[in-house]
Amino acid sequence: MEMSERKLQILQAIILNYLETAEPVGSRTISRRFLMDLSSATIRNEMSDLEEMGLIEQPHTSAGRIPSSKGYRLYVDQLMKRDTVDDQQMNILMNLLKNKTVQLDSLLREIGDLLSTMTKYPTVVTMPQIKQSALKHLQLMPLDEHSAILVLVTDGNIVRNHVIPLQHEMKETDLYRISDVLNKELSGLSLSQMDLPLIQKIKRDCHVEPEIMESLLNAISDTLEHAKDGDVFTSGATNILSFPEFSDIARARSLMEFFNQKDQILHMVSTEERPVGTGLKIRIGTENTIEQLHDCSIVTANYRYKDRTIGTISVVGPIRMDYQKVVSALEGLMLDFPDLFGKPTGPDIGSLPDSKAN
Amino acid sequence: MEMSERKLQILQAIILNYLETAEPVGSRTISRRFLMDLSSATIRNEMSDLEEMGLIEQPHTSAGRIPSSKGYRLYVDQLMKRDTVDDQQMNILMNLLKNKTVQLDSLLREIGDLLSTMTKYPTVVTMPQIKQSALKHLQLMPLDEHSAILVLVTDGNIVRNHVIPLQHEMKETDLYRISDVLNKELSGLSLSQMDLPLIQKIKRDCHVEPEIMESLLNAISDTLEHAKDGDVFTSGATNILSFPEFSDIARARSLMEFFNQKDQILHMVSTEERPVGTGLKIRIGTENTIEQLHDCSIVTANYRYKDRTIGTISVVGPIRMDYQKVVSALEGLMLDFPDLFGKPTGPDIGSLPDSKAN
DNA sequence: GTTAGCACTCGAAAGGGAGGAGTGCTAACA
DNA sequence: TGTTAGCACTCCTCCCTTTCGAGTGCTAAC
Repeated sequence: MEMSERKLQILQAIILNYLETAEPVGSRTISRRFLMDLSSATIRNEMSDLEEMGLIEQPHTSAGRIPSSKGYRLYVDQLMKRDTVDDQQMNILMNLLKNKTVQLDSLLREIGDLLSTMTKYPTVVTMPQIKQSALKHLQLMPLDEHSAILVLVTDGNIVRNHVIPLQHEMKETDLYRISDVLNKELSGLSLSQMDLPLIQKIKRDCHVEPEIMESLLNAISDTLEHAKDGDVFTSGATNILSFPEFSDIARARSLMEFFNQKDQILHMVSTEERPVGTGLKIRIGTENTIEQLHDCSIVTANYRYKDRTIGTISVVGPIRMDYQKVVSALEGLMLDFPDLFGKPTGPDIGSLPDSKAN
Repeated sequence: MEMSERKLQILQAIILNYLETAEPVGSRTISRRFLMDLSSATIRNEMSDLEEMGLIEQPHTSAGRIPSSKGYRLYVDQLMKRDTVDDQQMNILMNLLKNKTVQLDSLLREIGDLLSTMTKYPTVVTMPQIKQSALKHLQLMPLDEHSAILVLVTDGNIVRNHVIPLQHEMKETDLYRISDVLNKELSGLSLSQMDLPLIQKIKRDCHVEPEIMESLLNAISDTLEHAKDGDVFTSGATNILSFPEFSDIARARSLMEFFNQKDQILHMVSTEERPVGTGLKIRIGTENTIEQLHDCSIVTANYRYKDRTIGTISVVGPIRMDYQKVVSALEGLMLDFPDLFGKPTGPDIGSLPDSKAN
């Protein structure tokens, strides 16, 4: 079967109309709304071809057509154009954001909120894994007789704190002195590199009563061990309740519950690396490995810190989602935060020459 | 109309059955399941009386009865018994919790999660308002040339941190010295007490170059000023999707969106003080001032720190919610965390003598 | 290659009983 | 006087049928 420019136009029209209405699209609708110089009969013939090619499908005999996963795949790979400029609202919010925060984790939260507000789809951000980021600074602070607070500052200015129990009462100055020693020994290392041998070494080098140091270091290494690795932040999850594909409560619930399963989300986004090129990974419907997401599409961007990929930002929507809007929003973000995403290299698969959809 | 023991039993039976089935309860059901020594006709007569008293109502002529708000009010005030012991699962979780954390905010989060797991209803916790809690300790930490991290530890071991910009480069020792001064001046005060005159005073007393101190203190007071006051933590919100009263998507969505409106939640729980006695505030259906909650009931406990009420923990459910389970769970928590809730004084309204519902 | 016309399909919506759960009322009974 | 059996009545729910219409595929003409 030959692919023609006209077929692509029709496919695009179907995708566009189905995005708006969530109803199967008939030949007459296309003839009237998109390609007025062709009769519905002609379009019917073309649609028949498109169906044979597997790009669209018919829910039942006497219904219109809806795009298939393969059809969407073709669309996002070849047909979809980028919105040239992010809209005003986004720019305003973005500027606010840039001036506001320098802590990576809160920045990511705000970006997630922003994306969700912009696109009206839920967003999911996997937070940097604290265990794998390098320690910038460490500080013990007195709390009361039985405990101190350990504050850890890592790459990206992420701050974590933990209350650690003290076996022996310690003076403030002692805590500060130990902090200094630990800083010298540990800064620059990732939390996962702080293993037992290293701790032993510090124990020897540090001129404090051994048993005090012992218990303190144990507490610290405990803390490091249990540092929650891989949090997930979700924003705008309730948006899915406005899509007719989730008017079935069971389906809506299953997806909502997915958003709460942090380990599953982490596993999902980590299984596949992002492709070269646009820097975005798009998973359409059944391309998702997780069954709960077979009715969804996900657009994912990886973010990095110091050239190492450390997490992902995803937009989740129904399969008919507005890929163009989502991709544009994400690419806009990527341009605005080059430190986080690197400059995207742009689409590596050329759009078709003259495909104008309206 | 006289209230009788038997009428109360019937009311209780209706409430119990409606809790299970979410369907109107007929006279025959009660006769078979709850009061087998009475015929359905007798129960019909009593039900007719109960309806006249406004305690139950009929959705339509040929349907059974459902409890009215007034009926539930009578139930929670007079009929409801407490489950004597929290179940095993809860005890296990609770013990885990007690040994785990000493930071008030994470403790509250865990309690919220626990309550939601136990009851299968969503829980909403309003977090302590950091602005109003007393400062325990304060510490400036170096970050890079242009910024430092201000770590604040308040009552309840709540730790907050903020990156603050530095106009002039500062040595680590300087930061520590300033921390010391600030600590001496500020600890014990609530963040809202740290006003401009106080800051001016510190500026004079502190022997650092004035313009450095100036910018630093400005940054700090800025930080204090903008300290987000009143966060809200929600757990188990998706549970509402399992209740038939929210099978209507629009209704479910409206409630889900309510959970995201932090200011509205804060406003709601702060408008009414808790009553003396059990220490729990129960709002049934239209007793809620917020329209989105007219289909819901909320059970709220206040928690305190150093005898000052600083926040609330609420369980939200459909009007037919299992008040007994929820109240027992909350009261169990209150017994287990006397520091947080004070010992509850127990029900101040006596239960009826012999009302056994099964 | 395009289009008008037409028969055909099939889901969605509307109409119409049948069934049944539940009520209120009455009259009889202990 | 309280309790209960019996009965007529109501009205919701379920299911079946019919109707309607949107959309298709095919054919023949342009």
